[in-house]
Amino acid sequence: MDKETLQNYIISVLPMPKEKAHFFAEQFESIELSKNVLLFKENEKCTNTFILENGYIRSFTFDKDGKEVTTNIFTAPCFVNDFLAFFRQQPTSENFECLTDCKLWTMTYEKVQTCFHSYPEFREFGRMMLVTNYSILQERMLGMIKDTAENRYLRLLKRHPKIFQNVPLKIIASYLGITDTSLSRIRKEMMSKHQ
Amino acid sequence: MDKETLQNYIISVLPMPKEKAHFFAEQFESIELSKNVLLFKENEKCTNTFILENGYIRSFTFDKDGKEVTTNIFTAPCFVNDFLAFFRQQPTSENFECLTDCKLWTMTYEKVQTCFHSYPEFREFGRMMLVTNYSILQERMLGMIKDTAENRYLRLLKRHPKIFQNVPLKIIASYLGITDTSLSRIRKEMMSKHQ
DNA sequence: TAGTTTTCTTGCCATTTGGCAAGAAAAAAG
DNA sequence: CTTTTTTCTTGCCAAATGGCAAGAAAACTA
Repeated sequence: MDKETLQNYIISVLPMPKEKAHFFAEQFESIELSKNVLLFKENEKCTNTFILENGYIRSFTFDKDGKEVTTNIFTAPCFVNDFLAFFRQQPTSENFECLTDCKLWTMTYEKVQTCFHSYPEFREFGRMMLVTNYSILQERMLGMIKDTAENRYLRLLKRHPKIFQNVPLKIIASYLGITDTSLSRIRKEMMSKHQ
Repeated sequence: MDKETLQNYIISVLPMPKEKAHFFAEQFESIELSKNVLLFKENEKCTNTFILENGYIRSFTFDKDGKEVTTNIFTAPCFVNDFLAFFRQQPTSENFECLTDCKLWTMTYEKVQTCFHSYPEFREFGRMMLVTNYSILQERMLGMIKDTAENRYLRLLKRHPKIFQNVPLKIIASYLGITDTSLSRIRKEMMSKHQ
């Protein structure tokens, strides 16, 4: 069970001595999940928090017509959680689903609380995650307002090209706020534009 | 200069002894702004954080076509800030504008930092504000996905009926993600439905 | 490899939403 | 109180987006 990657990830989020990071890494447990497995279901309490080491996960909910809408696509390494629901220990309103086989690190809510209490750096690490996720949400919101679907597509392609090799286009389309039909048309448009 | 209201507001956000709340309230400075004044401009650093005691404020940005889009409408009492920009001391990407004459309490970034450093309760108060704002953003996002414009309208009407007496419909429409034309049609529809 | 399922593209048409503009209503200014 | 400005409503038309369905392509299964 190699926690080197996890340790480095922790340091990348919040710079700290290796020993500290190593110690925190030790507090996580390993877990492997297969494609299509659900981490959380809507209306369930989130008992655990996760860090994704390998694979792709998405969160989704349902719109007014009962259609799935992808709210986030998680690319390793990153933390995966509904932070608000987790920290308040309230039911989440989104579903989290493995899009590929996944390797994760996990910690229970109780253990997180214990660590928060005992280690200021861990508290700071938690705050960092909160701010980062808040920031992602805000950027997404502003992107939806300020950008066309085409630009959102281009930005995602630039930032996370690997998603396009591992996640079906209909899920990406949904994440971009359009239908797979429209995304297909945008891609076609762009092909003809750029020769 | 009566800080009773501010003190009570602080307690409502984070329960604490009156003396503590009183002390924190003392750290804020009073400020009054007229209708149409801008608190922050896009791309400016946020040097201060604010608590709105009286009045209405909105935040807005511009969409792909250069049209204003209202991202939030603040109803007193509440804190008003781009928290991410403030805590990172980075330029904000939104504008904040008084929709009415406003009475606010304010504190500089430096003072906030000093208080964070010296008082755990103040730190907790700050964390509370962060979580609350994160939560508002998330709800707004999910609302945009899961609800029709009509439902968003009804919800706002129920939650903050006073906004409708103090803020022009075109701004409310923009906040709901539609044009004033569409909002007008929705209102007409509803009139005929509910006799 | 052959068969089955899922994903992706595309055409056709319906629906939704927005732009514009004109007039009514309300609010603000003088 | 009158004038001016802003806000709100409404009709007409254009543009964007989506639904549906069929076929092509790719991925998975046996």
